[in-house]
This record gives sequence, structure tokens and C-alpha cells, in this order.
Amino acid sequence: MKGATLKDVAREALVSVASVSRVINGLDNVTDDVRSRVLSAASKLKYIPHGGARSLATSRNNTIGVLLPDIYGEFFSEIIRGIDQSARECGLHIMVSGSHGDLNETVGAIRSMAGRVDGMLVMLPFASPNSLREILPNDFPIVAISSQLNDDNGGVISVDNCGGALKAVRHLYDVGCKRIAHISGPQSNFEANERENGFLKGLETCFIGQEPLVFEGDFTEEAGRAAIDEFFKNGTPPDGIFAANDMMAVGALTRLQEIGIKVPDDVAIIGFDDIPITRFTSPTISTIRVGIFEVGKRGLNYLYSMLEDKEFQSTDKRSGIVFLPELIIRASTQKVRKV
Amino acid sequence: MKGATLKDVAREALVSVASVSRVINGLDNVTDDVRSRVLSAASKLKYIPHGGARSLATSRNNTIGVLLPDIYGEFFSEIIRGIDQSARECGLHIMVSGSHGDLNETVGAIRSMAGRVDGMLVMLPFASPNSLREILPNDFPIVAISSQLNDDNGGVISVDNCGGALKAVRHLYDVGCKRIAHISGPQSNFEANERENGFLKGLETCFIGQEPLVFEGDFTEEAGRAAIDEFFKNGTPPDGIFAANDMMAVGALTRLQEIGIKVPDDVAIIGFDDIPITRFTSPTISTIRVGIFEVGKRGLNYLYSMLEDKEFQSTDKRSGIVFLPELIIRASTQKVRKV
DNA sequence: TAAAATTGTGTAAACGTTTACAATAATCTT
DNA sequence: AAGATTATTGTAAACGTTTACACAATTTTA
Repeated sequence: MKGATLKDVAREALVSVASVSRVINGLDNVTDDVRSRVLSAASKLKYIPHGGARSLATSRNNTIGVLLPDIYGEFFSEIIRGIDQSARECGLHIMVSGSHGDLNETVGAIRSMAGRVDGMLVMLPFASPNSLREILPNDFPIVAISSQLNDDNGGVISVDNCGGALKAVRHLYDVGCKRIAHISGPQSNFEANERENGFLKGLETCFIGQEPLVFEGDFTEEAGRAAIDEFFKNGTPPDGIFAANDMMAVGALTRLQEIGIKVPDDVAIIGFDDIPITRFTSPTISTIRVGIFEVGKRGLNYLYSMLEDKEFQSTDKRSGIVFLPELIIRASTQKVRKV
Repeated sequence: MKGATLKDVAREALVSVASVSRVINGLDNVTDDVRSRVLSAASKLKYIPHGGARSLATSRNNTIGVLLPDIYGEFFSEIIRGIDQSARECGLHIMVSGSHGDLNETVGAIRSMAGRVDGMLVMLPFASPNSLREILPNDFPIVAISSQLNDDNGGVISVDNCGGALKAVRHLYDVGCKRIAHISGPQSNFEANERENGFLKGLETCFIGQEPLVFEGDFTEEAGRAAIDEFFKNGTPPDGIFAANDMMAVGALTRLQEIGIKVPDDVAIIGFDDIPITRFTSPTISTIRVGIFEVGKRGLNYLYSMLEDKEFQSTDKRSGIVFLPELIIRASTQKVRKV
């Protein structure tokens, strides 16, 4: 029992395929009589329009592709939630693809996805989205989230990671820290670099004369623990730590407590991302918050504008959208003022 | 500049469309000469096969739809991660749709998705997936996750929620609790009901004679707090609590501590789900763990079998797959044995 | 009431693939 | 070296929609 087609419904309802199509698509130029005959025939046959045939005829897929680096945790679900909500409002489907080990795999995923979507929302922290242009037609709509895209036909949604990091450092300064350290993300990661730049900039401004003290982590809890061991092995230990993400801040916190160092009194800690865990550790962890849900939502809206409004392509596109993260103060930086 | 088609590539490479199609699809009955001409023409024109046309011709979408209740947190990202990984292995795309307020919206989402996918992986805690059959053709492949599906043409992946809850209760008994309470999920939720049944069953077995003490929550932290206020308002308070999910366990824990009751010494707490937060509260929270990632992965594989193997439909299908959750013992139930 | 405008319906041509089949060229058989 | 295979290529017919256009039936206009 193959699925019913337009033609089957037409036969059942004793009308032409054109009329069925009109009813199904909700056009108003049909008699009530025809409409009801078609509708009942359709539901009797459990008719489902063939999406492929539709997009062939209309050259519209009503689907956008979402390419994400790694499908992990809160961050991922929040961004998808934003995208999904916005997509529903725009009447679009979303096709997601995550966790691509290497570039080849990513390229493959893009290739096979491109033919089924009207545009793509991509987040590629390790590779430049410009490489997409070597595969995709120049006018294929792309919106990049948090990454560079030097491109005349794509938009960018970015988060001011550097500015956020700066806020973190300035906060450590404000609560009285004298010597601070940074646990960075991997060098290959674009956002990690920006956060490190923010740290360095803040150091120059507020902690004049201090040598940069940076441990390169990889965004895992374990890296946070390792950083502490490193910082306290030799040299003067810091009294304030800015971790490039919350998981590393959590790792640092637990390791500090294990070796008997008090947070925040001996060392203040601040993370980045505002994942839920930060509210449940003790002490709770200060952090820099980015409205991930909003980022996803705006990203999809942006792409939608590009799709709908052909003019749009040549006007606003260059400017893009920038999100400024916000400082969330919790217990891990509430040290007794020592100044 | 519209995207190039097969015909364009054929013209450029001086071959027929059939040959181009063969090269693109990796068939081996083409000369090396033709293959290389086609390949270079294709990359020169940045040719992307039109997915719609493809699925029209082959009647295969190479895409499966994933319908989830709510796109929130860890649970969601884990299940998608499992599905995504498995889909990549099977060469399938996934189309996701989440957060459906009411049934109508869900029906709409299903309708418009059905025509673009080869099968669906659905999780509908509030509605019976049998209602899908009123919309979809009888032979449309469906796999339901954690919900009933009395259907000859669909599979079920289920989690033994009842068995998991039983383990939790038995554990409370083993650590010496004398009187236990349950914070349930909403009545309308299928899994919540099963967990409550497990609680009741455990009560009958281990706590002979105790009246059931149940507070109906809604899976939020706030509900956990409210439950505590209720339990400690009047009557004999419990010395062991089983919450239907971890967030409510967290809420209960913090509320207990606020009103000066010690966990685990005065009251032991155990949750359900093993979300990451349970490892960072103090004390850490015991829980019942389900391998969500695995559930997603197996779910997709199951669906894939149905797609590939027509015979499959009439053999294994009824049995389905059941996951038995595992007990994770942490600090919140390590009370000094009082027996 | 005849001409003109409006409305509802049907016919048939796209849309871009895949693939059965026919046709041709190349390679084996004896 | 002629016939029989085999390997490569091309032609054309699906696949299930949408939609421009033509036509017929109705209503409006003068």
C-alpha cells in the first residue's frame, strides 16, 4: 500500500489534480463543494504531499540546515531551542548535523545537506566558513554564528567574546585581585582565542606590569583541574582565575578545594557561558552570560530575511549582529575586599 | 545565477545526463575519462544535486524526522547526539522538531514533516502515538521512544521506568529508611506514571503497611521545594525521598537544607535521570541512570532496520527494545545505618 | 439582454533527477 | 575473422507537484 498521490485524491474526489492542489495549499479560489470533497478524500486516503515533488516544482525546500560542531550539553540544546522556535514561526523545518571530527567529514555533510535546504546556519569554531564558498554556489544563503565569514553573500551573528572576557577581568580587579591567571580554550578555537585576547587586554589595562599567566585547556573539567596543579606548582600563585568556560571553572574550583585553598577568599574564580551547574556548586560560580537561546533565534531570523527578501542581500548583510555578554556575579568572586 | 543542474554539467563535460548521474552516484560503469571530465565540470560549476528531484525519482528521502516534546537541557542534547551519530553511520539526515504546545501543533508538525522523511522517531510523553496512525499511512515507519504504541507497524524503544523506580525504593530501604515519600511528575506524563507505579510497588514490597506519601510535582526545581514544605507541614515527615527526576531532587535538597534538615542523615534523597548537576551539589545526589545517548542511538538503528529490511516489519517488531536503568549511589543516600 | 467582467475548473508543461532499455563500441571466443 | 559477449554510453520515460493558460460557467454592467 503505497502512499496516495494528488492524482489518487483527484480521482476519489472527482476533480482535477489542479483543484486538489489548490485545496491542499489553501488557496481560496475553489467552491466550498469542491473543497469539502477534496478534504474528505484526502483524509480518507491519508494523503501526504510529497515534499520532494513540491520542492522540485516550487524550488523551495522550506528547510534550513544547521551545522554545529559538537552536540553536547546545555549550550547545544539552548541554541537549537532558539532556532527551532524561530523556525516554527517562519514555517521552516530544520535539519541538523553535529559532531564532525575532521574537515572532510564536515565537507561531506555540507554537500549532502546543501541540496535539501534553502540556506544554512553554521557554527564552525575550528574552520573558517569561507571554505564553504569553495563548495557552495556564491548565492547560497549562509549565516555564520560566532565565526569569521569574509563574504559578500553571508551574514554573521557574533558574540563579543573579547568584550565579555574584559568584563570578567575587570570584575576580578574590582573585587580586589592582585594577580590573575587565565585557563584558555584550545588554540584552534576561534572563540577561545577571542576570550584570551580579552583577558590579555584586561591584564594590560588593570593589572599593569603583570606577566600573562595562561594555561591552555580544552574546555573540559579535567583541564580546569590540571590548570590549578600547574599554577600552584611553582612561581607565585594567582588570587584570581578567569576560565574560558564554566566547565573548566568547575574543575578548577573542585581541585582548589581538594588541595585546601579557599574560594573565593584565597582565589576568586569566574567562568564563561553560565551553564546551570554554576548555580549549584558551592560556592556558586560567577560567570559571563551569553543569551544562547537568543543567538539561535536571531540567527534563524537573519537567515530567513535573506531567504525572503532578495534585496536584503545587498543592504544590511555586512553589518551582522553582535551580542554583548553580561556579567553574572555569584559567590566565587565575593571575596572580602583586601585593599 | 541559479544553481547548476545535471544538464548543465552534462553540457560542460560533453556527455549525457545519464553519465553525469552515474558519476555523481559513484557507479563504476564509466570510463575514467568520462569520470574525470564530469568531476571537473561539476566542481567548476559548483554543482549540488537537487535533493527534491532525487527523492522524487528514487522515492527515498534519506532523512528521518525526530519529534521531541521539549528541547531542554542535557536530556535533549544527549538523545539527539545519539540519534545524530547513528544517522551519520547510516547515511541519513535528521530533521528535528521540538516544543509543541498542544496536540494541534504537533499534528501540524507531523503532517508537514511526513512528506519529507522516510520514517519518524517520536517521543510524545503526553499523547498516545497511536493518534499518529489517524494521520499517517499504516505502513509509515515509526519508532516510539518511551511511550506506548499499540501498533503492528511501529517499533517501541522503552525505558523500564517502573523497574528503575523500584531500584530507587529498594535502595532507600537498604540504607535504612523507615518511611519514604515520592515527588511525582505530572499525572499526564506517561513516564511519570510508570515511576510512580514503581514507587508504589516498592512500597508494598519493602515498606509493608506504610500509606503512600506522594506529592505531585511537575519536574521543576520549584516543585521539589514545594514538596518538602508539604511533607514537613503536618503528619510524620519521611526519612527518605524518591523524586521522579533530578531537578526535583535538587529542589528538595536545597529546601531541606534551608529549613535545617540534614541530608542524608535526617532524610535520604534519590532522583532519576542522572543529569550532571547531581554530581556537583553537596551532598552529591544518588540517582537512577538511563543511557539516553544509547536510547537515541538504538532508536535510530531500529528505525533504520525497518527502512532497509522490509521483512523486518513482520518479525522482530513487536518485541521492541527495553532499557533497564541503573542505580547510581552518591552521598545523598549514604546515611549512617540506623538499624 | 448582449457584452463584459469575474469566477471556478481542467489541461498540460515545467521542475531535476534516476534508470530501464536501446544502441554502440570494445573485447573475447572459436 | 566473424560471431558472441561484455562494457560503456545515450535516449526517454517516469516520479508527484505547481501553475500559466485556456475554457466554461456564472455574475455584472450598460
